[in-house]
Amino acid sequence: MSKKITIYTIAKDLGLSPGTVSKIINNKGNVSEETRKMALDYIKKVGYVPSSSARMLKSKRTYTIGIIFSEDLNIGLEQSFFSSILQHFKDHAESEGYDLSFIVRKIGQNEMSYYEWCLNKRVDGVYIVVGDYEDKELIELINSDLPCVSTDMIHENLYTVISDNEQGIKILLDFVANDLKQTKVSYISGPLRSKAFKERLEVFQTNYESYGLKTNQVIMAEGFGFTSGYNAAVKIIESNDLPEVIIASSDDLALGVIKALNDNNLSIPNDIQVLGFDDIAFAKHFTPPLTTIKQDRKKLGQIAAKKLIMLIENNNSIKEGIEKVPVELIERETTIRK
Amino acid sequence: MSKKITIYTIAKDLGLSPGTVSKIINNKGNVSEETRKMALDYIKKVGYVPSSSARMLKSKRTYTIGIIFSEDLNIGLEQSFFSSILQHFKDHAESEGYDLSFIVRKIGQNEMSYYEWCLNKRVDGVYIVVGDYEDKELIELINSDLPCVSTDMIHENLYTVISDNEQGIKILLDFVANDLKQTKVSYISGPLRSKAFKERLEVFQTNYESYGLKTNQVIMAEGFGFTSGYNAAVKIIESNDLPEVIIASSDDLALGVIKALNDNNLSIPNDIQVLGFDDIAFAKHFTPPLTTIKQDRKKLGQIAAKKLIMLIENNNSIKEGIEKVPVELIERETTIRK
DNA sequence: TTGTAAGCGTTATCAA
DNA sequence: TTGATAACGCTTACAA
Repeated sequence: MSKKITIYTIAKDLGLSPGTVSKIINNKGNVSEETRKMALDYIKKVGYVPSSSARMLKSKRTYTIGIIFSEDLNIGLEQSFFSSILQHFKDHAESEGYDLSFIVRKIGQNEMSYYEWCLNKRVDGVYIVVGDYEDKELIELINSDLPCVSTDMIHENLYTVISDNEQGIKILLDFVANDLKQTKVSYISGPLRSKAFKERLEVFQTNYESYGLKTNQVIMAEGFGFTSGYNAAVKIIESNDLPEVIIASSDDLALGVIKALNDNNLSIPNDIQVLGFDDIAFAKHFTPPLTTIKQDRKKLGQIAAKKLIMLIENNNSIKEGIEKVPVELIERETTIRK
Repeated sequence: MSKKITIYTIAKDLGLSPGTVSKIINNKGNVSEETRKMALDYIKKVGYVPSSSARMLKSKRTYTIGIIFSEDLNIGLEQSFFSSILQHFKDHAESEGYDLSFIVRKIGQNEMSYYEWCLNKRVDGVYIVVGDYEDKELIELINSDLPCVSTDMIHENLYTVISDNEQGIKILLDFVANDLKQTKVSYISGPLRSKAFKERLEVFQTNYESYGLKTNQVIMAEGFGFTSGYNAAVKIIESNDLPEVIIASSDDLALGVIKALNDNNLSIPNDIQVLGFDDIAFAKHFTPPLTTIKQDRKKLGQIAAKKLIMLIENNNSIKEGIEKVPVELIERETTIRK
């Protein structure tokens, strides 16, 4: 259509110099209010937008955030819990003018490490949605000078925004003891290489007694998903020592548990009550709908984005820390108050 | 750490000129095998990677694909079916050295149209995962000179890769007639502003009779999700004219149907049999597990990526067309052969 | 086969 | 307050 608009053409049209136009666009330096306003109006009128590549080349800022969504953990975009956090992160980051780009280990034909990729793409910061502690390259990246946040990993030199797992487990414990008025509980934990599962398990183990509860089993699920929950529940059933309540440390697990119980003609919540953690989308659609701890995914994503952008824009702010986001109990039909 | 590596420093180190180094990196022009090999080795050794911004600025190619994931349809990353296709698209695109970037309507403070965004970011092509036909801006984008593919929308000037809905519905019809040996079926359709739902409905309506089936109801669900399916099923139940089989035009809908039937003490598959379409992750975990048509999401994503990259790299290839990907029946427990 | 040099559209430093 | 001008790191004619 119309030919290319650059700060040059704008400068010419307005009788200014490119430098001045640049200052105006970036709200920098001293420009008279009058000139600034006129230029801004004109820019808006012609629909000019700065070339990001030129800007990037010159200023070393890309307004791009690199995303790591560890596929080694076999958690892709399909995993709805983290996808959802990412979605909220994206919403916030974009509203601040940042662009997201998935970090991979290759560009064109070249294999490279995460850090090299970031260097090459000149991302301004990195968001590690879920990360694998075993991944040396990831650790290299975290220890680099790039600002990093995560909604999963905890590590020095990394800012972490996570749900308050301690609060969540305690709410569950309190609910079981004081509302359900049950005492015999089994706990199914996801793999401990996930920090969240580790934390939840620890809180459970150090606190259940103080709520007057007894554990008859703590089972380690073999994986993160539905099937692992199913298998763990089968183990419990086969033990012939049924608990009154099963706490699963994630909804994926809990839904598998429900299915296993159903398949074995155990009635929920009459024979056994089930509690989950996360409040994934399907939790409320299952039969029966799952009582669980709701993580505030929106807040998780938003805070992570806000924090990362702060880290990027004020280099002075501390790079390390943990922010805990409150959780809440969602009571549905896998439990029954007494 | 080490200072910046550019083609200049490489050229100096190797006693070559920057131009030659550039040619080597891009496999262009005439360079002696010897020189090329030496330079390539050196480049690998020092871990040099070209600055994408400089390259973009000069060559007008960004190796970036813009993604539209229409949020007006209220389908975000959370919707697992499309997320999954996107994931496969991403895998393929990345293996070809392309980067994905979500298209939004604003950069920094500036609001802009999709097309302006693409112009600004200089994306090489656009992948419309799901699109809204009502969206004028989207149509503007499709009609532009940018290569576009979609796994949902059908439009001239757009290449579409979709599942073979006709085949899918016919498989269902055949299965109901010849394996289930039932005749009385109700059909629940999702909103027709989605092309896929429209197509499925049409195939159903023009073909069921030739399979010897009778429809007692065709219900339009009010939305895309679980709850819409639930409500549609409730309507069927309240009609007091129960079909033998319910075909839902998506799994989300079908799962809602199952839930409604369960809640009303109708036994599946004994009282009513249920069929879905998509094979979403939860379909197999539901009680009972859903018989459905599996869409080959991997292929869908891959082919879309492959096609878009072809469109980008050979401008001569035609920009328009529809590629249908075969589907298959996944028989589970919401149906029973007779 | 290799080198030279002119841009690409910005930003930033000075000078005016 | 504004205007020149030199980078930024690369590609690409064109010259050697």
